[in-house]
Amino acid sequence: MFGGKGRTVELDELDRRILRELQKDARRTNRDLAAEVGVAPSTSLERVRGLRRKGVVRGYRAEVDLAALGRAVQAMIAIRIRPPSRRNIEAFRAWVSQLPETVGVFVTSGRQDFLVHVAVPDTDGLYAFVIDRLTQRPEVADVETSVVYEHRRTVAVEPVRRPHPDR
Amino acid sequence: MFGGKGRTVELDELDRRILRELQKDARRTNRDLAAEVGVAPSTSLERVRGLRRKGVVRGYRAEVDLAALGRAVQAMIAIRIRPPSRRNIEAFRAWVSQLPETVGVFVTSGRQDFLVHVAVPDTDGLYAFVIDRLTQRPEVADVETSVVYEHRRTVAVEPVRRPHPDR
DNA sequence: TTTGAAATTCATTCATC
DNA sequence: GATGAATGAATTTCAAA
Repeated sequence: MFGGKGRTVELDELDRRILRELQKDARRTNRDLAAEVGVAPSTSLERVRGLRRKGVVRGYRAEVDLAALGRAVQAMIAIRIRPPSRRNIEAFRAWVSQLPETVGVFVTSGRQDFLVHVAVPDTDGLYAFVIDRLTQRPEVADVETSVVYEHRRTVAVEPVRRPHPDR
Repeated sequence: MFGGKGRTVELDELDRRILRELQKDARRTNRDLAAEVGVAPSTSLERVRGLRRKGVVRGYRAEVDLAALGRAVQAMIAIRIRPPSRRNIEAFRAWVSQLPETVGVFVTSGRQDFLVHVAVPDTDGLYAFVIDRLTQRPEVADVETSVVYEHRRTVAVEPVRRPHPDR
């Protein structure tokens, strides 16, 4: 497998520290990063490239403030698709993913088939999304809206702790 | 308000294009960015700083592949807190946010009080999270687990379109 | 793999527009 | 506000260990 979505990648302590720093601030200079983790800049550069090549790091993204973009109201919308055929699921996913209100899409098991995370200017915008946009789709059988009061993402996801590193 | 979580920030076309690029790749060189959007490097540098200063850009993060970190199984766990007092909500939020399995937390209205996004090695890890960890907390009244088959985040969130930009 | 030093590219400042 | 030229920093390469 080549850098795509693959299996678990073994990371040593240096990789893990670098990964932690890049999740906190992806734009730290390589010099700073090297100083922080205690290696030469050329070494940290090589490790960062390795993390990217192995697919551990998928990319570097600016995190935006949704309220600053005029999207102060967030919601998670649980959606049930009937029938939940591959055709219907894939069509809905493609459609909902590219709506401007959508900021994230979870395809799930359970009560709903989708959890759609949206960000809109106000509650009117939310209501309009639900009753104007979603109801356009015949495969949408049920919708349940939860307003998101707060959303926090984990700053730095850690690799799972292995009891005995192989070798 | 100073850069914190504030009101909508007015952005012109140049800001919007820069914001789009930084969401796609936060580590493009300023020179590249400037060339892409058609201005001098000193200009794009000034704009990028402005976006940061105004709080539109909250930071720059490396996006990791959860499966590569040994966390191939994701779930969204809907949790109901009883009684849903401020004390209980805040205590639970603080506790769940710092668990290693947690990658995101939504505080919501609706059927549940929390949607907790977790990433674990396998279904055993998921089951253990639910029956060992969550049930430790007396305020957790109900739990409903949805396995996440797929999670896609919107690449670049756009500012809401204003009909008539104020001057 | 890691390193330090050389070579190259980039960020940043600031006088000018 | 935007620009470009000058300067100071950083990235990147690579031969050596």
